[in-house]
Amino acid sequence: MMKSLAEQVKVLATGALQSLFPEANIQEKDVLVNETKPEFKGDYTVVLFPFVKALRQNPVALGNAVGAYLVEHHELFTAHETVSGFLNLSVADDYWAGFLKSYVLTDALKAQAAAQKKVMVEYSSPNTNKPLHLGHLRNNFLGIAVANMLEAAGEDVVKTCVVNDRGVHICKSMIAWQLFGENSTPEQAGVKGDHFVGDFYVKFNDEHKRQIKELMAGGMEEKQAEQEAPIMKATQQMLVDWEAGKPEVIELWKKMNGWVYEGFDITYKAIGSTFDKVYYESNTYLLGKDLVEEGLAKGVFYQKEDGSVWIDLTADGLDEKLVRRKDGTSVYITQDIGLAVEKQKEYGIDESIYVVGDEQNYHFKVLKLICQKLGLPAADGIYHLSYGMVELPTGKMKSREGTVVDADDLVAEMVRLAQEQTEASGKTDGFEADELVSLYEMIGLGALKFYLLRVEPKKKMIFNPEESIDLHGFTATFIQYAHARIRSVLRKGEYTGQDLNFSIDSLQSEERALLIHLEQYAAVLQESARAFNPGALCNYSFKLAQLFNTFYDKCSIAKADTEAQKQMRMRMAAFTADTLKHALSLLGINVPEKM
RNA sequence: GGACCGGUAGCUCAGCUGGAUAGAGCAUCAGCCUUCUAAGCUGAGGGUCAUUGGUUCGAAUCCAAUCCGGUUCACCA
Repeated sequence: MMKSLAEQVKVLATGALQSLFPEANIQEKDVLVNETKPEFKGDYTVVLFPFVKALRQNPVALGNAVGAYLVEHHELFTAHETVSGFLNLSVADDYWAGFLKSYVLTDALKAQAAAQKKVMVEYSSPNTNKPLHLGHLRNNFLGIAVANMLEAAGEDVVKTCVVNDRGVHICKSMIAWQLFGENSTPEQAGVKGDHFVGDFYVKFNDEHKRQIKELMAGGMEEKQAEQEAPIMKATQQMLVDWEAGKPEVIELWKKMNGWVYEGFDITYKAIGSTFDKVYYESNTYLLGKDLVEEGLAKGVFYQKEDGSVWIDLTADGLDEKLVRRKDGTSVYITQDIGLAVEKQKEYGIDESIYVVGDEQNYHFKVLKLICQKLGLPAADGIYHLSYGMVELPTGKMKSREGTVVDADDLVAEMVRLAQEQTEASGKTDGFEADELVSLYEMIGLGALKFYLLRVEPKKKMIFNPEESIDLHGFTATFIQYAHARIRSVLRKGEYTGQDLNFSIDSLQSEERALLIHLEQYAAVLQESARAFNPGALCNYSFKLAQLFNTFYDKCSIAKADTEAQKQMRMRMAAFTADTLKHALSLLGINVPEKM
């Protein structure tokens, strides 16, 4: 099995320490290896401070001894230099020659891959009463990226989506359509289905508010007015009718949800969300009832005098939690437990990742605990990938104040701005019309995805429209541009990937820096996937593009000193392009051949 | 009040299980296109890493306390 270079250095350094100090019992885990800081000579650094005391050695003397041993015994190293307790090692050019000649991206990924597990990633999970907004975009992009990364890291991934298609909020838009819809359809209105339905949800709230005001003017308390408003009463009745399966209600429900799905399909297609399995809450909301009985039998749950069923989680630092109402109906958490079991039954998953906002941290803590206490299979594999809210520079998005950023609008706007900026830069020559369309999509959508993915998931983030449309600096565009430039150079250089007739005499510092970073890709990907953190991949990709740009500026490929050097540089460039393309594809971002 | 999360440059963010003089991008300023795509490159300024104490050879990172901001603790989903 091929190890990353850093791993190899670690293994060899440990071996050297063990050989020199057999009595000290030094283990690999005790040895820290870092990339050498640019201001020092060397590629990788072994930190020796931890051993200085135990070995009773002067740090510099220790470094020199270990360094000399490594250079003498291993061809991998050509030089060493110790600065205080840091042993800086230089990696042999031969290593890089071998790397360039034999490196295969997919093999490197395979070599790093962990034992395959079956992992389900649940994300997106919309309500069918309103269209997707900016917050959903962060969710979708995270879900797509994490699923891709896990798959690339060797896991067997199932992507799923749980659609909240029932409940009182769905009935609200249905009632509003009955009252104000005049039998209209999205087609007639010329509005996308999900927006069409969402508009009626808004209408419900407007009318509800109006009726409350009216009732309060008649002397009623606000709380009571909310319940007593005729439109709310009708909604409650509709929910009862829905649960009873009343045909005309079911028919209306199906019709309106159908409109929403048509709308969602368009959005999902645009942003690249796909699912292997979709669960509908209308099918799953009754799940988990039998588990309540099971929990009672096992003594995990207990019943109060009124018949309601609870679990006591105070010993785990949480509260008492209701799992079944006194009237026998189940609550939110119950169906989630049921669905967790259902997923496990259907797919035999080892891990279940839930991409859900951090306002549900408590809920998922409870869910996992209950599943564990019930002894359900794969309960330990439940993981809540919690992400922070997306806020605007002006503060939180509030539907009441109309500051919610609509997903469709935003995507369209980003693509439009990509077009505007591309045209302004005068780089549209030599493109077919349809090529330009896909280029604008790549740039606009890529910028948006990168912008939302570059922040660590658990942190809340600020969406600054001004900044998000900037196509310079730490952006997907920067990386796409680097990729396009490389492809262009390779086309001109007629790179085939076949000419391996080069050796490496001396590498420029820019070449070494690029190679070192390139080599780290598989390890970075593995670590990012393990941490469910696409942001780490954003950082890596940007750094790689940055290193390439410097290399590109300092080391001409077309005007290389020799043909061999030209071939070598083209190969480095090609690996860079492949790696950038691969990394961005995991983030759900495409790269152009030219731009 | 309890639990959890965040607080790093003017702004947005990196900083892995503690390691060298804390890094990017944006913004500001100064350079670089008769030479492979300038959506690029080079350089400059900009920091009491919220505060205080502790652990140690070494702390932005670990521990404790405090201050600020957020989320949550529904017989809602």
